[in-house]
Amino acid sequence: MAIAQEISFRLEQLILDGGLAPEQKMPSERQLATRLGVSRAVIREALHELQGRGVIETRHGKGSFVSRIISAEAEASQEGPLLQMFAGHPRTLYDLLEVREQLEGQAAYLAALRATPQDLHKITKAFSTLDQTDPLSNAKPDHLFHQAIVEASHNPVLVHVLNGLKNLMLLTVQASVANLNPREEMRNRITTQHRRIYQAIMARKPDAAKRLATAHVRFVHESMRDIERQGTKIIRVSMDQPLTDTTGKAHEPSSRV
Amino acid sequence: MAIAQEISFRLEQLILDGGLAPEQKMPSERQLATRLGVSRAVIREALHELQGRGVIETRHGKGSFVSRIISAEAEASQEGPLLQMFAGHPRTLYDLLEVREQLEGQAAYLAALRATPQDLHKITKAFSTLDQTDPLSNAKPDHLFHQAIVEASHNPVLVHVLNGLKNLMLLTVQASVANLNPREEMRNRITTQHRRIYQAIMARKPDAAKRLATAHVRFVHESMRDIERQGTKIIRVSMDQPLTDTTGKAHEPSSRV
DNA sequence: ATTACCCACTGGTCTGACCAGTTTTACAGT
DNA sequence: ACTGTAAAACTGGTCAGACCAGTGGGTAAT
Repeated sequence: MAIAQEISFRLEQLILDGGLAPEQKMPSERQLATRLGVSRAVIREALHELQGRGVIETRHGKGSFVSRIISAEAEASQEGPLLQMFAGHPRTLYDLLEVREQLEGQAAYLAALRATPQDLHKITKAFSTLDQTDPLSNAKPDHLFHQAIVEASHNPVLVHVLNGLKNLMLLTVQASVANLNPREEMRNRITTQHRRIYQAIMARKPDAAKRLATAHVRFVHESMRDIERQGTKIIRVSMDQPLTDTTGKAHEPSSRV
Repeated sequence: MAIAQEISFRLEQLILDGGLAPEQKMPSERQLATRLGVSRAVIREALHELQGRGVIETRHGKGSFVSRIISAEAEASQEGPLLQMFAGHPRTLYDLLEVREQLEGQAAYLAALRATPQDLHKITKAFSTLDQTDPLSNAKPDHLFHQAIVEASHNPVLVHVLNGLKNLMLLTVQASVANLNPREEMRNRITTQHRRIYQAIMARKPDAAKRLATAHVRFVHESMRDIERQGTKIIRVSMDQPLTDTTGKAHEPSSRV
């Protein structure tokens, strides 16, 4: 609940992590609304919250900008021109996956090593709600599954970094699951991969878990690249595409009169 | 202009003037909208602004309430919530290294794969200024060497993440070099590791580069843990030192190894 | 080349609807 | 009368689509 809160929180994280540099222009309200799949009103409320907190400044007709002061402390020695092309650039998605490949592997490794019984229970729970034949819109369960594993690594830094990447991913593309799931064969292979990762962690086999998790992300990575190469455009949420609801039942957009 | 701003301002004045006592319930959004002659959306934006500033709290189905602790230190407790958790926590250092282990490996892998002649030149240059028998304070060359490799990976996301970790590391510990370098044997082994990584990248051997880089970080990791276990305390940067502090030369940052 | 205008952006506001919690009210059964 | 519970009548949360108001780039007329 409290979508606006969550969004303001995420955006702040993104800024603090350096995903959005100071003085940089944020995406427009309409873009954010579309990308994040919420109404513009919610975006505006979230932005006002950040505004009240002094994180951003808004100029009529121009846009919203990250305040100079806020990130001054977050990134003492910020060498700017490295990370400006992030938003929306296709390559960023693959760069992201390249990094995730490593981190998810490490997370699985550590999880198999350190998970407490509670962690294992959480992972099991997330895993069980993963297979529900629900064709589209199991993006959320998928994410929860990975999230549970990452948290079981008991490495706060790892959690934090991967969370930051997730946020960046949200701004970049509404991707993987929406693209891969529709293809039956893909879905089966991914399901199998998930199961093997799950089993490796439950069996406390760190090296196997790491290998499988790494391979999983790499598989997704390569699959998306193949799809794109074949001409089938990756589904990107854009303004002209009213979002055919890939995220499922968070809120049914339906029967509006 | 900026009706929402004006309203949030007026409401805050009202609260500060005692018109609304702490813990007291504010008028409902619909009431405010009617009384002030604006739409409810504007009211909501104004309230979110106050919310972000910590002036009010809102509870679904109940209403908005004046916060107990108004303004005053509302901004004092507003600093980086995530950094605070990390800094000073001893374990964080090891968590950090655990993550770096993966990312440096990946960076070396990609560098061996993608480095342009210019990249190689930069790496070579950084590598050559690395060995100058200068016992202490070669933290900077060390950092430049790693930095050159990371940038040669041509993955902006990777660069960004590792840069963020470096900043975090600065807050955590002034570590590795200061701790490890004094020990002659350590220094030799580290130098050897550096040379091998360098050679692997120059020879375009991605897998070797990755393995060596990972092993390198792990070696540092384990060495520090051993040192700490022996009772020799790791040199840590005190927390009371504000990070915006620009005392200049005292900064011997770049705790890379 | 300069100017003026138009159009495509951006944020700002409005309306009216529906969803989701919370509290009150009112009516049924005892 | 008393009590329970169900139905209103609140509250904030979200949505959709519209229109107004600044901003800036491009283009046609000068």
